[in-house]
Amino acid sequence: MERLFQSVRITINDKLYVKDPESSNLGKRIVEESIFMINDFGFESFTFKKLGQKIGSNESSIYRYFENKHKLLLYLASWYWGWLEYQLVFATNSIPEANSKLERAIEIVTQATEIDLAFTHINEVLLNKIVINEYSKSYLTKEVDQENKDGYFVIYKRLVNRMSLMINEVNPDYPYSSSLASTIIEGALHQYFLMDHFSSLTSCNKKITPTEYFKHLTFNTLNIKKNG
Amino acid sequence: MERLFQSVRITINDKLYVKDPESSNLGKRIVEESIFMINDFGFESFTFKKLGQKIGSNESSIYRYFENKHKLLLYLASWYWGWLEYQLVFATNSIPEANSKLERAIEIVTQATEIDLAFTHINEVLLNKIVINEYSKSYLTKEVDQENKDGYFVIYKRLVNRMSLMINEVNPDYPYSSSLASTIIEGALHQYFLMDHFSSLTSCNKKITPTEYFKHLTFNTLNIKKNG
DNA sequence: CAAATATAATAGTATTACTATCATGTTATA
DNA sequence: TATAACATGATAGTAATACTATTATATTTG
Repeated sequence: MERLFQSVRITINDKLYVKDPESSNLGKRIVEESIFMINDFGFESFTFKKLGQKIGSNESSIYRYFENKHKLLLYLASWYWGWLEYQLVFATNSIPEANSKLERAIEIVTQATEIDLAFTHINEVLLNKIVINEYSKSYLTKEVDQENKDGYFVIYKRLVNRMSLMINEVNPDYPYSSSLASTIIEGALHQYFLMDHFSSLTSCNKKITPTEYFKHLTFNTLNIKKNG
Repeated sequence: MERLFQSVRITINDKLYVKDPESSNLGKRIVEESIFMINDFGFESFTFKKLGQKIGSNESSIYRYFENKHKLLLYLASWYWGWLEYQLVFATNSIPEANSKLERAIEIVTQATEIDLAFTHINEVLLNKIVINEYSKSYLTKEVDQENKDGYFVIYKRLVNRMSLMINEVNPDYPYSSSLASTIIEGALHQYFLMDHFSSLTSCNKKITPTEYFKHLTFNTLNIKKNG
């Protein structure tokens, strides 16, 4: 990513943390190392105690940044979706034509993630893997309605809505734009998961990308002839 | 469901249980009550100890049927997918024409679940809710590859493959049949979840069903004109 | 230099997810 | 009907988890 973005910060609901992890070195290391650890061992095996040991800090110090690991996961996911949203807006903003705009948007949300050098303490490629493997767990809970009210999912919802609006621009008569938008975003995560673990359940592989599949799906559903 | 099915049994990988819960009264009550409890309190809060208390049995007795609650979830999910598969095969078997067959198949896997009186100790409606809210957690684990090798997901995979084959029959040139099949099945669960908790992210509601959305999506993607 | 603040160290608690052992009840069969 | 085999129940115990609380020690700031 370009130098321009240097000063961009992803703004996250401040109820998701006790103390802003961006405000100190320790906070950044908590975020940085938690991404590695959740990737390596999975969210279930990940604990604040182990994280403390790895970063040479104390369990109790981590609790001063995040109430619990569930909120840390929500924080990481919000960061990821905020980062994606930024890329989406930046990449599509200057495209006036609705079809091309939507096409670019589908690319952004379904493409394999690349490292963004603007955020040194966050590995976006690993964060994408966390989102693929763990994001569902953040909302498949009994507390989801309260947490939704508290705004823990606003960025994700905004992203889906942006996609939905672009779908509407392409075909204002299409009656399922919200469902199609959520299908693309959630479905892309799922297709990547299947590529890794259930290859017989997906048509995607090294040659056929989820992007290609979702572009075809979208533009055919909207009855638009594309050759992409 | 009809009397014919009385003798039908859903066959589940015997590695998923220590002792077949269908083989005793206690076993059936474990399955029956676990469905209620997981629904009421969510999978995270559900424990064998609490289940034991509820059914007037002992924690240690439950462990003689299931190694742990993860395997119980896999058992319940397998049962659900096996039950759906049975309905799918039964409902589509006699339809010779490919389009109508696929249409019926989409209805089966995306419709709201109804009670099946053939299985008295299993509440299919609640089980469907469990699958919507908890199924992802059964495969979003670090052990997924080993468990896949051990055949814990065979029924689910078979179901997706059946859908995929029906898609192929409708349009042999369509190159993404497996992805579309997995998108429909997983996507339907997701749309139902969104209807309950994130209504702004779905176009489905009391009037527009997930079935309608997925039929439209599928037949337009396959370039088949339908009015359904 | 004192006060405020951040971090570390240690201890403690309730709960979870089991395992192990032994007792009791039930059923099958000789 | 006696006895073995098996199913279930009761109790205890363990290591780990997910915290909370308290106190000590750095570090920063005014």
